[in-house]
This record gives sequence, C-alpha cells and structure tokens, in this order.
Amino acid sequence: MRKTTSTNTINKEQLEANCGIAYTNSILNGRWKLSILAFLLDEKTLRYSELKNRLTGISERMLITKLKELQMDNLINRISYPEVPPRVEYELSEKGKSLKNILIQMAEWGTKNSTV
Amino acid sequence: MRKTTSTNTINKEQLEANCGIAYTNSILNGRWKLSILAFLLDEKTLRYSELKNRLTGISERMLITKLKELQMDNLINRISYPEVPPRVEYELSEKGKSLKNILIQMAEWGTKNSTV
DNA sequence: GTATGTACCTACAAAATTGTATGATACTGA
DNA sequence: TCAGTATCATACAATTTTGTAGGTACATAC
Repeated sequence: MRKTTSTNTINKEQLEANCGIAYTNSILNGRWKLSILAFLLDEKTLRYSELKNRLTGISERMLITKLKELQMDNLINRISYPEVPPRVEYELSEKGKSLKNILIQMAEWGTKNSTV
Repeated sequence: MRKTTSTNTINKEQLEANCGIAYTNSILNGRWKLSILAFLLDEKTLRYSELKNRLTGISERMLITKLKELQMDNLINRISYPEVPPRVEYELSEKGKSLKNILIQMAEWGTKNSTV
C-alpha cells in the first residue's frame, strides 16, 4: 500500500481519475445543464418553449446560452424546422446519451438524499 | 406516448428526476468538490496538506471552504489529531462513499471523451 | 527567544455565472 | 396596417464563485 503521508504520490491512475472527473465537471457545470440533459433523457425531444416551461425559473438568456454550450460540446442536437412561427427541437446526441447512467444515478442519489 | 408538444405534461416522475438531479448538482457544484471526493475515494484518507498538493492550483481558502461545505453536507469526515504541529485527516463518510459509482463513471466518461 | 511546520482565518479584489430588460426577425391572420 | 407568436440577440446589472495577501496558534528545536 502506498504511503499516504507522502506529498508526491500522484500516480498515473490518480491523475487520470482526477483529470477525467475535472473534465466531466467542466462540461456539466453550472446550475442548468444537468437538468436540461435530464429532461431530454426523459422526453427524447423537446421544443425550446417546452424546455423553458420545465426548467422553472430559467431565463431565456440562460436557456439559449446553455443550449448553445451543450451543442458546442456535442451533447445535444438542434433540429430547426423552417416554419413560422419558428419551431426548434432539441434531443440528446449519441454522446449525450452516453451520460445516461450518470444522469440516472445522480437523479436517484438526489431523491434518496434530499429528503433525509 | 405522452404528447411532447404540451407545455403542461410534467408528471411526478419527471419532476422527481429533475429535483433529484438538481439537488445532487447543488451538492457537487463548483470547480473543486468532485475532485476532492475523487481523491478521497482513491486514497481513503488524506491530510489537508496532501489534498492541497494533489489539487493543483487550488488556494488554501478554496480548499478549506470546500472541505467545510462537504462536511456540512456529511460527505466527508474530518479527523483532527491533538498534535503540534496540527494534523488533520479527511475521509469519505458513508454518504460520501454512496457517490462512488457516480464518481467512477464521471471519471471514466471524462477520460474517454476528453481525448477525442 | 527566535525560527519552524501545519492547519487554519479574514479582509478584500477579481472573475465567472446568472438575471433583467428590451429588441430583432419574419410570417400569419384580421 | 397591425398585433401576435416563437426563437433568439444584446447591453447591462446583480450575484456567486474563486483568488490574493496577509495573519494566528502552539509545541518543539536550536
């Protein structure tokens, strides 16, 4: 077993573990992104206005900003229909769907622990 | 299948899913907490100074603040030894350990997706 | 009695995130 | 012509998070 009192024992495994979790955190950080992804996981596709209604308290500015960031990170797809009034739908991309287990477990952990 | 064009279809399941994930998010948010938990998961116990060395770039103020918040949320235990110079060790609590799967999966997802 | 090491604390400042208010677009139906 | 709708854009302000620079306590070693 590794000495835990040494300050220079960061091996590859630990470093990668931390870098990985730090990267994931940087992608999902902030107040809204996880909730957006959770709703899309649950509903498959949602329109802009539907997301706005589900994310109680979010401002349009935040919603658009976060949707854009999620697109940039390839976690969601944006499908725009050439109609008037405009219709835009959002759905999880394959990369977004690969977060499924994490999202589900975070939701479960939250419901289990928030009521205690 | 539920109408996705209605703006009032938030059923109990969705609401709980969102509340749960929002709660989990509120507990783990910010730049440092997930990394702190990941290191403690990997190392079982770490001294304050060891955490400081592993969390590259963190300031003492942030580390103490975040350790305190994690204590308040009962995710970590603080063990103080009555020695001089002082020695304080941190470890995951049972509640903290219950995040194990989430932490591991977030780390794995990150290493898998950050290199693409 | 001066220096050392460890785990903190505090006041303040900078930076990042989030919110508010208002406007643009572009077509529809009256 | 004019109001209505859905999706966004932009300027600015408030809030939250994070960082900086200093300091404290106390036993031990010198």
